[in-house]
Amino acid sequence: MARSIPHITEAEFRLMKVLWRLGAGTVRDVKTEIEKEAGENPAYTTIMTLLNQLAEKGALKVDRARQPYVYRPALRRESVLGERLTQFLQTVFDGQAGELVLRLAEQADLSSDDIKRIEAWIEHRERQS
Amino acid sequence: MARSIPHITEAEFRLMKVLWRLGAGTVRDVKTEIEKEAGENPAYTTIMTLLNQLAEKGALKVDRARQPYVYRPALRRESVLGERLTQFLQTVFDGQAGELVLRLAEQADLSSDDIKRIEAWIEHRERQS
DNA sequence: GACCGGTTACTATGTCCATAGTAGTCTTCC
DNA sequence: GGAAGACTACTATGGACATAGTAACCGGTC
Repeated sequence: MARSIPHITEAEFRLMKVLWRLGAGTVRDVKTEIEKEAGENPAYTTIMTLLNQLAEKGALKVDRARQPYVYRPALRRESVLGERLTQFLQTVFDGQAGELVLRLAEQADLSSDDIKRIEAWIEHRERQS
Repeated sequence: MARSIPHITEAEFRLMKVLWRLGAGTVRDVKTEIEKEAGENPAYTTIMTLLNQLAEKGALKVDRARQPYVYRPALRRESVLGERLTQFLQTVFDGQAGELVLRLAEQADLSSDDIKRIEAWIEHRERQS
């Protein structure tokens, strides 16, 4: 049974991304990381509040055996990204995935490398069917 | 000079989509349309508030010569969708368009028809370079 | 020319969210 | 074992957003 994915806000999502990258971390670890990558300087308690909210929703697990607590993702990155993508596709492109991809293409957000990978995938897919 | 695109909220965006479809419409037109497609029943004044907010931001033009006022998009659909896509790509996929597409593919959100179109686009592109 | 239905302008409300402060607790070091 | 510093729990605040209410206005109809 695919557990339904809780709603994760923008600020929370940024912390999830950090933890997916780190694997696990304390409040301070996450804070340091956010400062490094975004140049922002959120309060320690802000990070804590967000992490605890995520834990309550079941998006993180907290190891309270260790002091300071260690936070660890409880949801797979792919699941959450997939969920968000589906959501976005639906609301913005009315579910028309093709339109989305072609627009990406036009906007030149796709590198040659990306295109090669997509080609490979298409070939692979055709060979299977 | 590409005018920068104002921030459009979720509820506002839904109305923009209706007006792109209709071309133009009154508050009542939009309300009727929303009811039809979403099964919701927002208050007349809610729609009006949102449309006026959009007009203030420059996302809609209002024809006040006619009573009731007629609202019309002042931003191209492609521009707004593109903007949102760029935003999404950045925040969720860290700008990795390839990853986004492959995930779409895996989620089977791409139909065979979509894939054919993408193939065609790739070929076209390669021939050009 | 007064009324009625629809329309508009202005304002209000509740919720969610991002941010963070305060105070209390735990650890560790001397 | 007491003090200092780090950490956590609880609570607060301000802003944005979605929704909608109220009252004023306007144009047509009897």
